[in-house]
Amino acid sequence: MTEAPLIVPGTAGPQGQDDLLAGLNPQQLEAVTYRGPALLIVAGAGSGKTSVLTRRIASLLRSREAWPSQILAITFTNKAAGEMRERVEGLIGDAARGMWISTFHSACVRILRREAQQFGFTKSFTIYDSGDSRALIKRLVKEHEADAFGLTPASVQSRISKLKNELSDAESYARQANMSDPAERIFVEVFADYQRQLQKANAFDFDDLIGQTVYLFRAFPEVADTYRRRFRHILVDEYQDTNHAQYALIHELTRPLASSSAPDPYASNGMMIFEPEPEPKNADTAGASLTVVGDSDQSIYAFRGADIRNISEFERDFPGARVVLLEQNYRSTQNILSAANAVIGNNFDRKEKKLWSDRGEGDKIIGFTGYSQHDEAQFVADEVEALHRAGMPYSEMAVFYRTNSQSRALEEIFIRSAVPYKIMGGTKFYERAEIKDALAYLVAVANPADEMAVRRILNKPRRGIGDVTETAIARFAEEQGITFRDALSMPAQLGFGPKIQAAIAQLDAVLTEATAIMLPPTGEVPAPTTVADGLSLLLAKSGYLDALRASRDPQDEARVENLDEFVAVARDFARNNPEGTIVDFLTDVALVADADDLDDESGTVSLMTMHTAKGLEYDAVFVTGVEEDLIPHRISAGEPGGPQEERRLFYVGITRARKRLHLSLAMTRAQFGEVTVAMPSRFLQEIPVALIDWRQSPGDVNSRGGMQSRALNARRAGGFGGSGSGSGSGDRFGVKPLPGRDSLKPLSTAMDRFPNRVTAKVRDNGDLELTAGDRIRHVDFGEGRVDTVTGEGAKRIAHVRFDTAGQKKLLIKVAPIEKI
DNA sequence: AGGGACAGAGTTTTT
DNA sequence: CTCTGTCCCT
Repeated sequence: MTEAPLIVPGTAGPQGQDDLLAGLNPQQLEAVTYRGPALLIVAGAGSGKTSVLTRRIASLLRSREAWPSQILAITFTNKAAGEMRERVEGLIGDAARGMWISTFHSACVRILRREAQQFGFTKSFTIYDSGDSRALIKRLVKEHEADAFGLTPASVQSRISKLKNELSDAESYARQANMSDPAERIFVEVFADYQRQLQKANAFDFDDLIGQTVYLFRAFPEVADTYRRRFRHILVDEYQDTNHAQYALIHELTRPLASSSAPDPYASNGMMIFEPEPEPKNADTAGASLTVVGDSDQSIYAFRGADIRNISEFERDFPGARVVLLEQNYRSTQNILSAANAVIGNNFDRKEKKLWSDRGEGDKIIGFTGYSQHDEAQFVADEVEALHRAGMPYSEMAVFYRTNSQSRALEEIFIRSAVPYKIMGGTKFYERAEIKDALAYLVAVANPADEMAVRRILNKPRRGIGDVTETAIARFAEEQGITFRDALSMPAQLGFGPKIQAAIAQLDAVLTEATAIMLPPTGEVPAPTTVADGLSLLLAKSGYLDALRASRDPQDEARVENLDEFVAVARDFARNNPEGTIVDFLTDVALVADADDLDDESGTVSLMTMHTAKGLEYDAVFVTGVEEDLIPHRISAGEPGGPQEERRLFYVGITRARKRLHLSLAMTRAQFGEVTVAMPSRFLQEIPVALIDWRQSPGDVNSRGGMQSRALNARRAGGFGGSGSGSGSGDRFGVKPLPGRDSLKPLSTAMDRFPNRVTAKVRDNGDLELTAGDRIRHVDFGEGRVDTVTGEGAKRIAHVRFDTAGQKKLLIKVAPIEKI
């Protein structure tokens, strides 16, 4: 952490900012220092945009053009927000405190919590993630019997989301829809009902967070003015990924004040003394200054409503806007950039932009074609090991794929090869049933109006309360005009048997007790550990944990561990937010994606989708599954602009690499138990041949006698890190070349003999003892000699030098090996 | 009410 | 293949 130089008022100005401007190229310099109402920074991949953005903020603060509280910086992910805050603090220290640096969603939640009571919500509203809305929509689809008209929960959810991103609601949609179509009519009904249910539950879904904030600003201009007065400098990162609602939000915030007569709470704090504007009065009511940063070549979220026109028509939207182009790339070698440029050049409707680098040509891109996804994964694992032996830390390597399901094969091989890895944003911790249950308990306390949450925990753990009872409670609540939650507090009046009455009374008691802890009635300050304590209490006294512990299902053991972890998360939260309430905690959980808190633990390879990869960079990058129907994904083919978006996604993937880029694919891929033949992606052909060094090209694999040429290839390849870099000896499957077959047939014949799955059952070698010098036999790699054994217990790792397959690391417990 | 067996469906990206 | 939903039996 660098100390910020002290700023003496009056000495502000360019001369006080030398360190902020040092080392910038002319375009970056202008991006940092330009002052005006609107600035668009077109920042190519790796062009130092985060640096520019943070220095621009630091510069505004250092020169006293703005107070921290007047700055609103919006990023796409919480991780990016955290990084930006850290870097600004690194530049100017504590002076950065009080800025809003957050995602669209967090910023809107902050605003909505403060203003919710203006329009029929309370400040403890729940945030529904997509799983929650799906559950609600599913129920409504059933209730309205919408499935009879071909509406599925998934389709309804995505349509509603799209409409909300366009700031449309059920009513406005109905006006322009073809209401003579019964399917349309019922959709509108479901949409309207969905919105009613949200309101009744005192809840917002993800899209509402943005949309309702816009609505709030439009319906209550004086509320909007408060924020317009406050935020004088608004900066938006990844502008190409904004959707219409987000665009409208920015527009609302940068509008001139609606009523200039209102008192200005910030006018008295003395900042005007340093305000360089010649006419302070004007500056006071004029719109905030807006800076947006983006790159239309990296727009990859059109599928969820991102509108590329927001950036391409920025100059029209904000007349007089200055545009700065950053084209020098400081990240990658020229070979990688040339490939990226060549690929993205095939998108026709883009503004020409050519990234260049002065880092030299660098290594060639390495290509590899495996027979199966596991073969491909083995190549990645081997290459990772080779790079690691050559001195590259695991944390500097990343493996990308198009779809989450592709991570399986990689994981299996990585485990077997003892490669330390971490999956970023994979199966979500917060989507696990037990965590959702625990969350529902918390929501039931924090926001009793949220009927979904209360219903969810009603019979978890099993209390003998079934469908019939649940419906009866709901009907009772409706008749009495009370909430579902309140109905639980009068079990005697519900008219159930004594057993069920007791169960309900018990649940009610637990919730009441937890409420007393977590939401103390008086204004007293709750203890910092209140959330964690309340959560533990809920899980213990509800019997949830006991039920899991009593279960014989081995999975339930893991669930208990997950819940322990969740309690730890709550304690962690308390440590970081001593004054944090249960509502703060729930907000955090709802808005913090797993990808965000899974910080790079040094010493592990990162696995993630190409979408998750945006904004990150690594020394070595492996883009896997470079096949037709995967990237570009087959679903994209039908969508307008789909293939182009896929190309941008691929472009994002390859531009993450600093020094080494690997592109790999598999000739066959097993999905849903079916083995399909894959074709190389069209994007591969868009890269000049000279840039790729194929360890094994699609031709090698596809042509007659593929096995043999592969074996030759592997031996010939040598390459970085020595002979182990190939993927094992070609004859490991015991398949002889098949002369005389045409180029398509041999593959399918050979295919059934390739393991498309690693042995499904978990192998357990138990206490197999190995020491240096032992000879072993491996199912795939043949015979070899143990060099050393490291690690302990279940994590013992044998470092083996195979006679033909080179060096490997093997997790002794699970590797398919035997001592000989 | 709850558990087990079976059938069917869905498989893109995520704040 | 794997997850969900449904049906049927206890």
